[in-house]
Amino acid sequence: MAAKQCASSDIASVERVVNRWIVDYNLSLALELFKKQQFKDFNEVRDVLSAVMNRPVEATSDMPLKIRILQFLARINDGEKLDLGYDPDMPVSPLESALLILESMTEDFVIPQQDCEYAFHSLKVMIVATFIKNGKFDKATEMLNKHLMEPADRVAAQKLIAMRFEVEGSDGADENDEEEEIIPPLNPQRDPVPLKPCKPPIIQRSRLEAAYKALAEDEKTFVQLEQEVETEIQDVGDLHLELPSDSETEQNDLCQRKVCSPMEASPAEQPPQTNGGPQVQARLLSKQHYTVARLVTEPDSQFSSQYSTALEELETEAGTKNPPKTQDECREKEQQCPVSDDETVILTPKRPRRSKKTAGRAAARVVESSDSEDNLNKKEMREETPPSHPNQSNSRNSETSEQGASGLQDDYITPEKRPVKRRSTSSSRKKRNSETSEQGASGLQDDYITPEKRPVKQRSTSSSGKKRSSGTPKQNPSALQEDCITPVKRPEKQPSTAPSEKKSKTDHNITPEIVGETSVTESSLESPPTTSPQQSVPQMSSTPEQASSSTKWKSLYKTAKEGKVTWTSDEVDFLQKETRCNESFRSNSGLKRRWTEEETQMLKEGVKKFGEGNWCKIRSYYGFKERTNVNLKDRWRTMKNQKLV
DNA sequence: GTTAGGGCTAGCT
DNA sequence: AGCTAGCCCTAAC
Repeated sequence: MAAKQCASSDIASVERVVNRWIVDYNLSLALELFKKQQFKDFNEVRDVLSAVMNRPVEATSDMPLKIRILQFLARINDGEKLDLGYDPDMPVSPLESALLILESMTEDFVIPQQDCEYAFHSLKVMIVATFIKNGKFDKATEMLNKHLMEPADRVAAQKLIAMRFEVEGSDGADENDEEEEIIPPLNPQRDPVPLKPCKPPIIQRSRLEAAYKALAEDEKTFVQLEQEVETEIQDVGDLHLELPSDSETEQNDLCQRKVCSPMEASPAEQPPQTNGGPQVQARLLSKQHYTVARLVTEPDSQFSSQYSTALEELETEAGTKNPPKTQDECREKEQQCPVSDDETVILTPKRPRRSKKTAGRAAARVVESSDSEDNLNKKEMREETPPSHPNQSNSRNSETSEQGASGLQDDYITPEKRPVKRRSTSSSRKKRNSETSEQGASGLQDDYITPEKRPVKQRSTSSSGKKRSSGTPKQNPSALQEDCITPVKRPEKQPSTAPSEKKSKTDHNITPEIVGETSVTESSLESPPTTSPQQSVPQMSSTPEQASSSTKWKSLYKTAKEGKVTWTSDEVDFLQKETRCNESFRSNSGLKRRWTEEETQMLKEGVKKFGEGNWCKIRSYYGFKERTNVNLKDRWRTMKNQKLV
């Protein structure tokens, strides 16, 4: 009898360990798939996790964070499906739910503040955008005021409105801007930031822009927000928010810009001749097909500074040659080519240039600090940081080798119990993390990862009955019950995985995705550095560090492109390091950066759009923050030499 | 301030 | 040694 019990105990132990492996693997896989934007696969892996975690799973210290991340991503993935609910008690949208999870993650785990802030803001913006997109303007307003309109924004908004008031008072007769005509005069003293504007879409748009300008100085995501807002508003037939047509004058754009941006109302504002901000943003957005999930995974969204800078700079010039596009145009671009032929600007005639060579330039070459732009180029590239750092949770949970991966109780997400920040609950969760040594990975209740269609309030599957009862020791650590992970309402179509895009993004820029796609296995990653000689790459350079890096990089990439490599750990590390450095290498005069395929593509598009020679515009429009105009010109020259163009 | 075009140089072949 | 990519420099605008 005792032997039987012992045997079953062994089986249970084995199962828990194996299940833990499976969960670990699938969690990693899910993250990877999400990163690769393979959302259909992501959902499938989520299903697998759901099934596995219904079984006993040995928990590890970092499992709570991993599961929390999966929950977070699942909600992001379902972010646009407002009819999905993760919490039967509180009808929050998936993105709101994600926000709550993010809050809890920041409380329970050590996550870099910068990442947190970025994720928070992106999420908040997307919440508002999603509500607007779905016509839930009241909700959008509520979210906007709740999440985005910080006191600073309100001040900025007040300035904006005050300025609008002045503009209307002084220049009102001259204005024929469509938007200005329909925006009712606002009394800045009475209602600087009206909660219930007479024309909600207009006010929301202003607020969005205000919030964007004030908060998201580096937010590319707001570009999408703008596009979605404008598209949606037009879709619902609100003519008031139509963008100015191509025939509208630059003065109209000027007026529009003057009154829309709170930052422009601030002392350190942009030059008054700015225009085209939202339109430019819309065009920027149209360059890629975004999904909510992409906003989280896109490298560009992580490395976020490009487009906002482009916006700031473009405001000075973009609208002159490129009047705002209509929504249809934007949609067309979004669907296909980011730059259509009809919007290509007629090339300006080249100025006649001298043909003589520069004389005495060597003597004139003085040791002079380059301009600020060049200095900027020499700044270290910011590292792309992952949304979270699972290992960082170890410090808090390290003592619980058998502890549950949980700490994610069903109540921690419900707004009733966490009205605003729910900081009070964090300690209890931490305590649970450390105390539930036998609890396993559970604690992730049904409504955490899996949304349900709102009308369906009760779980229909058996898993609802599988909720871990507190009375079952060694209870199933799974927090990811089957219906918890699997949405009740499955997405009918998954966002495009865009494999070609991934593929095209490789020439000079080996991304982590590529590393992941090229047979990087755990074993390879964990293998000792003594790799097989045939996999090593010959070092050909005489300069030990940089040159060898460059050589090795090229060799590795060439081999990788042929798809016949098994990466060794040092190679992977090397590639990751190279990626982090953005393919920089030292020159005698500073840091040189290889042009990535993405940059090259943008340059091509820019030349197509603005014409060769308009490097400043191209740079601004595409946010070549780390490239000077001359860099663009030189690259274009190189491309022409290569007959790439 | 921006652009064109020549020059320079590290790295590669 | 020759080639190339990326950057620098300067005149022209």
